[in-house]
Amino acid sequence: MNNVPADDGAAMGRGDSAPLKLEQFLPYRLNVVASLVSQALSRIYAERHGIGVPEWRVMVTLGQYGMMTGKAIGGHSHMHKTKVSRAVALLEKRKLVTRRANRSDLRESFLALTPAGRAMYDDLAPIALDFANRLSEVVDSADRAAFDRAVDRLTERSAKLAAEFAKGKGAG
Amino acid sequence: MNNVPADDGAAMGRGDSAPLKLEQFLPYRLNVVASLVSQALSRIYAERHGIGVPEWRVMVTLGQYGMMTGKAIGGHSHMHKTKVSRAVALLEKRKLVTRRANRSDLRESFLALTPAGRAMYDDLAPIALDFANRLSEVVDSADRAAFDRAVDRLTERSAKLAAEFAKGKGAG
DNA sequence: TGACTTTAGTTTCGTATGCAACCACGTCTA
DNA sequence: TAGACGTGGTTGCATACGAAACTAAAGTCA
Repeated sequence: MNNVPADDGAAMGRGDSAPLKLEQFLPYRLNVVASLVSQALSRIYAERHGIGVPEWRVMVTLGQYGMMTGKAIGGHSHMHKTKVSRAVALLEKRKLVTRRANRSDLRESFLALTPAGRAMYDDLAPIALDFANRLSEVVDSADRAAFDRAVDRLTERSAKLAAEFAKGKGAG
Repeated sequence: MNNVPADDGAAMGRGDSAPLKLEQFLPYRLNVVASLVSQALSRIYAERHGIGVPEWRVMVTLGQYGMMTGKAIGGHSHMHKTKVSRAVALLEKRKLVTRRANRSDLRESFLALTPAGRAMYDDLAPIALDFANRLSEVVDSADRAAFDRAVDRLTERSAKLAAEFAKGKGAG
């Protein structure tokens, strides 16, 4: 299960003089911490309820907003529409989510948690919050606000960068 | 290309009263920022040299350490051994990396950048550093140290959590 | 009204991924 | 020296992913 061995230090040669050190490189560090956190958390809901990250995000989004379209879920949870589509399809099959047609726009439909889905959400939400809190605890309380700000700024900026490239196809 | 539309706010109902708000949930936020940053950066080296994240990490690791085994690369770059194996195979095919047998342990071999690989590394490294610096600039300089500390703590802690589950298979 | 365009959502298809099995080699112990 | 066990690395397999094509339904404009 993503079983990455610890660095046994078997590298030879320099590494101190190199200007680009992977372990200090921001994009890399972000990826590592995000994937470790995600892995630890997702194991919880995978074990308890057999769902994955996309399904989890749909559940949380619906738990938070009560009812919304697939498009809105995607926008809110930062997921590609195909991911949303498949996650919703799975949750529907498990009777955790229902689909209700929007009679004034038949392209979309309103999605919401079923009672079973709500029960699952009510089981998971506190556990997830607790997980996040325990995690945050390791960050010095004096650092937390700064950390939050930093994540927000980085998200903003990187979203802009990613979008620019997407539009200009690299020539912008 | 991971074309996630912006949130158009088409959700209906509450969301303010819910105790678990996705957009404030740490694991989610980390995933979003990490994937945006990774996306923005990887587009650079994908366009310039047609490689992906795993190949990039192998290149950087070898660029930094000069020569190491696949196992060491995996440990250092936090990649699964199959990912390393495939990335190295691809880089070898492109003559960016060479493999030299370890005569005292024939299971492993020493990997290193070829001159072409080194040239590519020398092209990419400054660009990547510049990218990371520009990114970091948006973080208030007073917040940077705190942010760095926080990422380190979170990495530490989540690595422990992920490892615990992996060992105890959830029953620990 | 009837073409043209846009949009929500699904499906298809090629690729990436990670686990498990495997292979070749090493190590440890008898 | 032989067998058991461990390790670095590759491969087979099933799954997850996203881009692009597609479907059906709106919107737009003449």
